[in-house]
Amino acid sequence: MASQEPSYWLMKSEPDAYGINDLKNEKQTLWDGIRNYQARNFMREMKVGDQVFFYHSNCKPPGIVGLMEVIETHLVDPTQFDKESKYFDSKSKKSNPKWDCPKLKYRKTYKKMLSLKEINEEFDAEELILVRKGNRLSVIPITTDIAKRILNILTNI
DNA sequence: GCCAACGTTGGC
DNA sequence: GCCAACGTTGGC
Repeated sequence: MASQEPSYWLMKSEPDAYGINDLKNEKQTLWDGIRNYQARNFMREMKVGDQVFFYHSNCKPPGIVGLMEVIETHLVDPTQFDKESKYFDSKSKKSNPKWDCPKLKYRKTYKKMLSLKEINEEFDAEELILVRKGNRLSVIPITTDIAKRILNILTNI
C-alpha cells in the first residue's frame, strides 16, 4: 500500500486544564474526556501520522500554539469507567465502550502563537469551522490547503 | 419523530 | 456577565 498523506486536525484544550507545556513535559498523551459524538467520530477517522494543531481555548489570547502527531488510534477512553472522573459515563459498558480516542505525541511549540484574532483576519467561516461563532466542537478537521496556509503563517512569523 | 426547555462552550 | 450557537433531554 502506498503511504498516505497525513490529514490535518485541530484540537482544543483549555491551558489551565491541559496545555501545550503539559504535553511537552509528558511527550505524549491520550486525548481522553471528549464527550461529544461528532468530535468522537472525527477522532475515529484519524490515522497514525496525522498532524494536529493544538489550540488553547478559553484563555487570553486563544489560538494555535503548537503541533502534535497521531501515534495510536481507537484506544478505549479509560475515564468513562472511572467513577472518580468527571468524564465517568454510567451508560458505557466495558464490553461495548462508547468513548474512544487517539494517542498524540508532542511535535513543537510555535515561537509565536497564531491567535484567533489573526485566524479570523486570514480565514472565513466557509474555510474554517473554527471561526464559526459559538462553535463547540473540540476536534475539527482542517483541509490540507488551509493547514498549509496555517503552517506557512506559523513558520514565517 | 417533534420540539421546547435546558445545558454547555467559549469568545467577547 | 452576556449571549450565540449549538447539543441533549424528555414529554407527548
